Formats: sequence, structure tokens, C-alpha cells
Amino acid sequence: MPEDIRLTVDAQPHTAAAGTTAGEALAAAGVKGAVAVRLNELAPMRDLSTVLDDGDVVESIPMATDDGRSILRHSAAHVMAQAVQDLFPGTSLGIGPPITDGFYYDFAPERPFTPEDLAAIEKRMTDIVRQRQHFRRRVVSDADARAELAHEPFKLELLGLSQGPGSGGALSSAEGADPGALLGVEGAASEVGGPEITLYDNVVAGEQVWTDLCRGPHLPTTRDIPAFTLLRSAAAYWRGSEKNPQLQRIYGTAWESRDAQKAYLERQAEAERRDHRRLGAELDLFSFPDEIGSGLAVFHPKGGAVRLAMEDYSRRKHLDAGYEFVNTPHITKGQLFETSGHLDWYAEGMFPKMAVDGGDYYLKPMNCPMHNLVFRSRGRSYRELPLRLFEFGTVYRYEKSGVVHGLTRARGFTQDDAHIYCTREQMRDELTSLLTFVLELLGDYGLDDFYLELSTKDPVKFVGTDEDWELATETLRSVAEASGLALVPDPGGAAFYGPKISVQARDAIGRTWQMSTIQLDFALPERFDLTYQAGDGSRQRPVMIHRALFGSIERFFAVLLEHYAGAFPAWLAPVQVVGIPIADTHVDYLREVAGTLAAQGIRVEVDDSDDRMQKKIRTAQKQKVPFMLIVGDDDVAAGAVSFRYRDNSQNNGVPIAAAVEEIVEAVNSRR
RNA sequence: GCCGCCUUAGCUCAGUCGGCAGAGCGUCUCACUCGUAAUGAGAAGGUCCGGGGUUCGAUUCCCCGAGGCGGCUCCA
Repeated sequence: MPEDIRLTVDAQPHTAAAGTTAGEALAAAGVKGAVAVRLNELAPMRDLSTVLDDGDVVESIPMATDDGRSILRHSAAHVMAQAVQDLFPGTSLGIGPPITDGFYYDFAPERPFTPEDLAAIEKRMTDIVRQRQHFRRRVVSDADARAELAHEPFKLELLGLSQGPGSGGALSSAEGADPGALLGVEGAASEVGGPEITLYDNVVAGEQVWTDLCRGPHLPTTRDIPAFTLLRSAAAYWRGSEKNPQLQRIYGTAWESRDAQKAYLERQAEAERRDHRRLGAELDLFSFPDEIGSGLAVFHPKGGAVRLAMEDYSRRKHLDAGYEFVNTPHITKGQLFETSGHLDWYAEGMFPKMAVDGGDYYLKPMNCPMHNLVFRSRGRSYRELPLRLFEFGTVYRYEKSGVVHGLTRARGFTQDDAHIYCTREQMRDELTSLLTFVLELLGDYGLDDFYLELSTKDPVKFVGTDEDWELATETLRSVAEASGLALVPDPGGAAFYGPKISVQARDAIGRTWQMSTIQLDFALPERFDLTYQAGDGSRQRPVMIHRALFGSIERFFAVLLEHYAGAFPAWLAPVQVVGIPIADTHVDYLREVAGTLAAQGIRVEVDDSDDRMQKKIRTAQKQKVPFMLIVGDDDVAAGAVSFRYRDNSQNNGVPIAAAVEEIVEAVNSRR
């Protein structure tokens, strides 16, 4: 005679027969749509088939939540792996975790997957889903797991890792704080890392058809996957290290409904339409001629106009904020980078040396050594500090061929770079005002959703003392925290000379980009023996702050281009106004209007081509020109123009003076 | 750098199971002079990414290289 147990189900008290599962308890409580449960608050997520104990507190996890989707995607990854092993027997398994917006699984197949393979795998997955296979959890001993997985070398390796001290037990959630870090590989925690070793069997009609090492939890059955699709295959290093063999990774996505999946795929399509490389060609902004070399852009007149507007505004704001402008060469003798430490710590990021006049010359990958020489060009007084040296400095970095990506990852780019020299007493205030300055300026360009990242010392690649790193890191941390923005740690992400705060900005479709970087550096002033004379006559060492707001102008350009989907606000638009005559007879009149606008600094063109007026409107619309001024007989008679705006609205018969004022006002207010 | 895929007119792409290559857009010319997203007609434009190989013959098949795309590693 089983006794009843007392439960709390989604905060409501319930009683149930002993042996009741989480799924049954949720059903009895009328809770629908759950894919798993969280037991007793902080404990790991568990399957619905988990048998409950007296006093258990059960919290349902709906599919349409972050945790729920992760479980769904993890189950979809299992289905994919089963499909792959069905179709390609002998393919061994790597790891298969859920990731943001999808999942992947790594395989070691005999040959790489082709697009046709992916289609076949997806079809096989559909069959598996239709079969309503049950995911059955099974706890096994380490020895049994090894025996069952004898043919899976990578899984065996994971089992070995899971036995290290401190592994297991500490992990509470597939969405927890980077559980994979414990195993040194993202996603590995979804295979192992729980308090016990578990396998998941796929069972259909009582027969076990597939098994995988897995921590779970999973959906009850494969049929519970509402929507999935495979996206692409690519290579990935086993356990994330290029020293390890490469596996073939297949990416897919899965969603709680077909509509949700469709919406996701539409978001991807929108991101593709906004791709700055596509828009750059469509809008005639820049290109990457093969003749010049990979990762090296040329800006066309329209791209140049946008850059000019971006840079001019930045220049003005920096002058207002007390910066002084300097200029330095692109190339230097190797000695400079020996002094700075770049040749020791950054050589692989630099273009190879050139032999000149019996010495070695290098293209500069950073501007800081040059600015240090400006500082050192004469004796400095404490009265000059903080000394803020600014330059649009073009740098060249040898990026490996596979990583070059449009304007966001180039081999030559221009930093809006400044180095601030100040005393230790000044650095906190300087950093605080700098962060405010950064966020305000980014806001002026239309980005206003930020978080911060704190990159700390790489235990291998660094110069300077532990004490200085500690002080620099804590100073940056407290300044960042005082900003009120979210602060995300980035262990080991610092440059070799000092820790940094980076400002991450979210764009119009929710993607984040690293923009500004602020680095605090005690090391380079030491290496360059930079000094100033203090009020008491002693020689003191300044602190150096490296900072770039756009990061790189090219990257910032790309981010804005994608953020605005090519429709720059009027002040940045390469062509701000296009004059469109109804007939040839109106061209001269429009030219006069254009002359008036140009005299006010407006970038204006008159379309005097042979096209019909409708075609000209279409052309200007596709070029995303903010203002079209259309002129026919009525307008000429009234001394007016007719606006057509980028949003298709219009405003007809506006007197010329009022039209000019409207445009100038829009540009000057940076709307 | 590694893995896979790709490279045909200025752009986007067809195509040739190995037999001297096509469309749309763009460009140019001519006609049309038109009130808010494509007027019509005509023309020009290609060592089919580069080099080597196989073949009677290569844009097509093979190898090497360059560039691009998607990932991995790395990063502004």
C-alpha cells in the first residue's frame, strides 16, 4: 500500500501517490507545456520522468523559456547525432550542446559532410521525430560507461575529464555560468559534469535504438520537438584547441513552434540583408580590390563622405574634451617595438619585417609607441597632465587568412586612438569622465544600448608586475561598476600591457559589437622610461590610458551601416538630398536650390539623367537618400519644392527657404 | 593558419554530361518630357580568377596558387 507524498508544484501544495513522476505531478496540477522541471530550487534541471520524493518542490520549465529551449535543442542535437550514426555508421561523436538560438553536434566522419548529406540527415531526423522515441535516463558506473562507449574515443576522453577534482555536483543548470569552463571546453558540461554518470537511451516500442553519454535533461520523446532545421556544417577543433584534430560540426536550430522558427529564420535573413559587405557594394561606399590584398579596403566617394562626417564630429568633440591632435608615421624601425614589447608579445599579429638600410622596419600594429615618443620629446611637467594625445592612426595587423571579414576584421584600419598620460591620483577621475565621454559620443551616433566587459590579465602574455596589474584591474573595475552598466568578466582577455574595459553596444537588431576599449597601463611608461616633474621637483612616472572609441573607424562604420540598414541619419548620409525634376525644364531651377543647399554644407545632387521621374525616385529610394526634392511646373510657379522623404511620405509645395531650413536643421541636429 | 564550399560581363546569377558563352540590372546612344518605387528601342561589354597537367580540343576534369563565403582558433 503506497503512502502519499507531499509536494509543492509551481508554488501550490499537492499530494500524490508515492512513485509519482514530475510529469504526472504537473499533469495532476494542471500545468501544461513543461519540458522538464527544476527540483528544490537550485538543484539541476530534471526530466519529467523523475520520480519525486516526499517534500519535493517542483518548478515546471516551459519550452518557450531559455532553459526550455536549451533542453529542446539538446534533444534535437541527440536526434541529429542518431540520424548521423544511422546514415554514416562508424562516425564517432564529439559534443552536442545547445547554444544561443540553436545547437550543434561534432562528429568524426570518414569524410566531411556535403550539403546533400545535411538534407539526408534532416530527413532521417524527421523520421526519428515521427517515431516518438522516448529519451530514457540511465545511471551507470564509470566502468560500465567506459564499456558501453568503448567505440567512442571522444566520449571516453570526456569521461576521463569528468573525474578531475571538483568536477561534478557543482553544476546546476545547462544555462549556468559557463559550466564548460570547468572542463576547458564549451558544451562539454552537457555530456558529463553532473554528480553521476548518465546515459540517455532512445527507446521505441521497448527497444533501445540509440544511446549517448549525456547529463540531460531531455524532452520526454522525440515527438515533442515541434520545429527544427539544420543550418550548415563546418569544421571545429576538438575541445577548442587548434592542436587537436578537427571534427565536423553540424549546426541546427530548434524552436517551440514552427512560427517561432520562422521568425528566427526571418531575423537571420534580415541580418543578411543588412550585411555591411552587401550594403557597401549596393550603396557604392567601399570595396576590397583583390589587387590590393585581403582585408584592405578602399573607400569610394560616398563612403568617404560618411567617414568624413563621422570623423569631423568626433574631432570636434575631442577638441572640446581637451584632446590634442598628433600625427605619426605608419612604419618604424624595429627597435621601437622591442622597447614597447610588441616584438616579444605581439609579433604574430604584425606584418613581417622589411629590410631597409641594413635595419628592420615594421608596419605599426598600434599607435601607442609613437605617442610615447611624442610625450618623451621634451621634459614634461605635472602641470601638463592629464596630457591627451589623439590621432586617427592607421595600423596594420597580420590577420590570419581565415579570419578576415569585411570592415569588421581587416588587416589595415584606422583607430580613433588616444593616449592619456596622467598621475596615479588623476587616473580614477580621468577614467570616470572618459567612460561618460565614450557613452555620450556613441549615443550621438545612434547607439545607446551598452554593457561593459572587463578583460583581465592573460597569465602567460603580460608585462609588468602583479601589483600593478592588480591595481589597474581594480581601478577599472570600480569605475566600470560606478557606471551602473552591466559588467561581464573576460578573464585572460587583456592586452599584454594592461587590463581593459570594453564597451559592447547592441545594434538595432540585437547583435552586440565590441566598440570602445579603455586600457590602463603602468607597463609602457616604465618601458619607455616616461617621466614628468612633480610639484616637489621629483621625477615621477605617469600612468597611461589607451583608449579608442570607435575601436576602428572601419569597424564602427560597418556597425553603423548595419545598425541603420544603410539608411544613415541625414547628418551621416553620403547624399543627403537628391533633386528630381519632373521634366528637363525644371533642372535649372533645381540646380539653384541645390546651390543654396550646398552653400550650407549640404551634400546634394540633382538627377538630370534621361530616366523618367518615377525611375529617379526609385533610384534615390534604393540609395536610401533622406530627402528627395521634386520639382514640376507647380513648384516653379510657387517658388517651392516638394519633399519626398525616405519613409515614402511627402510634403508638397514647400517654399524654398523653408525647405532649406528644414534640411539644414535636420542635419545639424543629427536626427 | 585549419576544414568545407565557391570564383562566368561593372553587379546578381544561368549554362556548357569536354566542342570557340547567356539573362536581368547597371553603363552608353537615340527617341520620349512625364507629379511621387522600373518608358521604349538599340549598342558596347567576358583570355568563364591565375598558373600547370590530362586531352585532338579545357570555362567544364585533375593539381598548385590567389580571392571570396561559412565555421574553428585568434581578435579592433
